[in-house]
Amino acid sequence: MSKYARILNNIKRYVSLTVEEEEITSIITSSRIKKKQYIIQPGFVCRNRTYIVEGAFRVFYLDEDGKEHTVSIGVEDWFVTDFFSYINQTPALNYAEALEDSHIFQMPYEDIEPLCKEIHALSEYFRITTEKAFAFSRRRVISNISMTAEQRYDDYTEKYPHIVKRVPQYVLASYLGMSQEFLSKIRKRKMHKS
Amino acid sequence: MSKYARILNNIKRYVSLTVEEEEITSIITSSRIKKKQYIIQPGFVCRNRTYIVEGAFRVFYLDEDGKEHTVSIGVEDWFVTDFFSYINQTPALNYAEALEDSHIFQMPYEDIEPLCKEIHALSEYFRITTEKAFAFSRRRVISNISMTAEQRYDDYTEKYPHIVKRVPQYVLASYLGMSQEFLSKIRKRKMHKS
DNA sequence: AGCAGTTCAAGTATTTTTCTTAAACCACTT
DNA sequence: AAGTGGTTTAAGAAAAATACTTGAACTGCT
Repeated sequence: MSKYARILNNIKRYVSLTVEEEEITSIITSSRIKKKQYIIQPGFVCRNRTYIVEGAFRVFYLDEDGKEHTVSIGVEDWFVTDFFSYINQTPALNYAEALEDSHIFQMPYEDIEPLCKEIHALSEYFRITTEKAFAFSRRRVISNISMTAEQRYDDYTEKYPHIVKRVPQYVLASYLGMSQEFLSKIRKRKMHKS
Repeated sequence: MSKYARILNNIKRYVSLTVEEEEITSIITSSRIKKKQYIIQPGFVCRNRTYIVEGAFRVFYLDEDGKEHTVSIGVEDWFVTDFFSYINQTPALNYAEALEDSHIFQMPYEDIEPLCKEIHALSEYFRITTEKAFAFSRRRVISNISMTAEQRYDDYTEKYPHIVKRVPQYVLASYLGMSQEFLSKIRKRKMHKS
């Protein structure tokens, strides 16, 4: 079984692969990232699509006041990317930080592009997964403007209980768009009710 | 007073500068690095000479057994570089890790080279500081082969007491070429004697 | 045999990170 | 004017991670 079985299986959930496997794996590099390390930093171009084999990451930006806003959280079998930086190959504005010791696969932009031209299935894979991610982020925007903090928390907890359990509370708060303290209060309220 | 006063003053300890100051500072970028972050990683080219304005770094490599060997430790007014990678502009084999939250100035290889051709004083500065660093590393090699672990510890403690106080013991042990446990025992022995 | 040193494993101490709580405050609704 | 939904600041507690110590068993050398 290939070292890259995990990502190949993921690809095969969306498209079917035959002889292309080797071509695809030839552009992948595998690495291990320790908790707290950044794989993307403001000022540097995001050169890779990064697939999480094991572990968890978040993408966040630091506003002028030094406050962190978590843009996305990803665990196994998700991609972490600063999409704007990646697509335009311009310097990133965000950080991508490992929330746990993690194992990742990376594929560089300059290799993916020609390969997608060549391999239809690969192109399809990225199209579909990107569309999903985009749709997801759209819904998040909506939920942010139309719901109260508590509703956002409930909503997210219901849909992603495993993620809620896994990430530090301040990360979750900055993802859900509220202060850490307020999230702490929401949780306390719930405990007393139940 | 310039934002870059600290490095300019350091340069002026070795050579005299007149009008060149601005040209030099124009290639410097300033950044803040949090404890535990790497500024150099295996596989990536070390593009910069990094001057420590405030904080501390170490350079280490990870052997096949996963053991860390600290190659150098630097504090304020020292440079941290993977020299082999920097000079040849080839991928590094070492990590450079912040041991504290730090403030650094960086000058890229591709800017330094032409500037050294142009500004004699700058060339002199790098020549002298590099020679010092080289001589230092030579002596270290000698001390490593000719002294016992305890002698190396005594020697280093005498010369750099401020560094000994500042870095974690396991870093010092991996720098002095002994196990952490053994260093702990050496220290214990000393305590009882004195 | 004995010294200089290592590895492994378990336990403790210390530091850092994360979470909680309270108080004072702001902006909207009602 | 008062209640709701939220923020900020600051201090303290709890939890987790890191760093250090210790002992035992072992290696290689003289």
